[in-house]
Amino acid sequence: MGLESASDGTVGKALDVLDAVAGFGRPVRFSDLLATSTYPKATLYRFLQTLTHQGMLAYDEDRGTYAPGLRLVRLAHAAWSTSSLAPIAKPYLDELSRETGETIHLAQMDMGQVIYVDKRNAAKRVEMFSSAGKVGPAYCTGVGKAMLAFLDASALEAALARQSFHRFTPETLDSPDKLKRELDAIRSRGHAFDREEHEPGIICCAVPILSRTGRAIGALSVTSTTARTTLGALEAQADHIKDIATKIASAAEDWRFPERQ
Amino acid sequence: MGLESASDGTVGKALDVLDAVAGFGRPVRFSDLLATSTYPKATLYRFLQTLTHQGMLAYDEDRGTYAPGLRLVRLAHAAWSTSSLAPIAKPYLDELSRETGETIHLAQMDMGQVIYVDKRNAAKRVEMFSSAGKVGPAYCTGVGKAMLAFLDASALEAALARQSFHRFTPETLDSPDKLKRELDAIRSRGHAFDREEHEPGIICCAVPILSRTGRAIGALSVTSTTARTTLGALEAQADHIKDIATKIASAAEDWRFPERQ
DNA sequence: CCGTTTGTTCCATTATTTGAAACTTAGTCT
DNA sequence: AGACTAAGTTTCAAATAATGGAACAAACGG
Repeated sequence: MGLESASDGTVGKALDVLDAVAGFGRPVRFSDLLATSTYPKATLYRFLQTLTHQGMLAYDEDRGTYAPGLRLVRLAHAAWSTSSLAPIAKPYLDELSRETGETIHLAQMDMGQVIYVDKRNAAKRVEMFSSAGKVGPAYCTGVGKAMLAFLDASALEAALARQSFHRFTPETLDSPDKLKRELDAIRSRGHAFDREEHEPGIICCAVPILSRTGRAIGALSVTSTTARTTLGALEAQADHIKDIATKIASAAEDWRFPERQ
Repeated sequence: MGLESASDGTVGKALDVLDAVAGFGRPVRFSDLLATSTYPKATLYRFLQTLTHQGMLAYDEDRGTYAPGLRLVRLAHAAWSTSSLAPIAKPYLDELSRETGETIHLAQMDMGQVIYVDKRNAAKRVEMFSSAGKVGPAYCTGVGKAMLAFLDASALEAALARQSFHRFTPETLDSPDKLKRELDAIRSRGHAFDREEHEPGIICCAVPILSRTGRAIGALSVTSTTARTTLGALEAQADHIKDIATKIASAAEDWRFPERQ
């Protein structure tokens, strides 16, 4: 990992390093990074210095470790409130949550991966970043497949190239071909299922949030467990979820930021 | 704005541009940025291209606007869960929230600014990023002053240089000198107040979260309104808040990430 | 249809990044 | 202690990438 896109100059490389640090999910030492990095020692070292000095990374002097820095949290707040669907979709998620009583996910796609931008939990309430910002695979989640099915050709190809097709459960679709057939079905049906493809016992029904031009700008899902319900029962709600998705879509298209003062 | 730290090369400049976009708080056109930027047209243009290609910015084709991208949300999730106090402090915030029934803030300092990393609201519950990641001024908030008072000399100087001393209310401390005297008082008292310095009617009592070496690694506050309570009543809780802050501090110092598999 | 604003591309000059190797600690073993 | 090893930091000439003035294109407005 780390050889993502060393194509746009120094900045791209530095961001690669940032991703590498974030990818560990824990504070890392210089040598940990060096071992997985394609960059030579001195180069990696300089990037870490720069990123740390910029607040994108935080360096723990006592432990000699790097971790993603708080400047990212600040920037993400701006990203979340400006370019995610979450602020717009909030009232609709609340509504859907009240009606179904199930777990609701609002997701968007970034670099072929699913990013959960908001969530309503069946039992306990929201848990901040522990849900927003979380990423998941696209090829084996309801929201992921719903979005893939309504991507344009080039975006789909780019996204497919980034799928790992790791087999999480016996149900996981583990090849591009199987997935493509599934996407055809989703496209004609208008909604996607997760048939325990990511986690055993977890099922969901997801619908894309479509722009006026028919492209997926996000997805909305109702998730439950095989212990509590069935796919059929979830599908019975599909039309209603679609209605809400449509409302979110048009709210998003109508939305204009206040003109400059 | 934007001339923050064009000192570590191309990467620093690119991140400056990223900050500039985020700073607008709404999608911006190229010309909006150009007007506030110190960089020439072509240079700015290339940075925007690079950042967009990297997913740090999102470009809206229809409207021709740039906004912070979702990749930031993904990275911030890593930052929040790895280097913020929030995951560690969570149970303690819950406790304090239950006991006081008031609004609780958990904050950290970044580049002389306060970043709220978690929150418990008196009335309604947490609202995701709308609280986490939010930034505020240090010189006129309880948490900000509590942290400033327990920064080491060089960090304090750097932080002071970044304060705007804008006068939000008649109570706002509007000069470094007034602030320094206040910080002395806070240091000897062990806790800070917000005497309607940021928003009229809003008061709080804040305590620093101190590392073993006595440096502030964060701050914790209980906020209320002049309509509901008084500074005196809030101060009565100061010792208890300090206890909780101490618990969070030691939990943070004991915390070790699981060793590499 | 022409002037204007806004956004995009070119390319020779200039400044920055690059990375092998040397160096400095800090840690371990005998 | 002393010799060996691993981890992190600095150096510097060569290689590469960034710079920005100016020319170009596209969209707009009357």
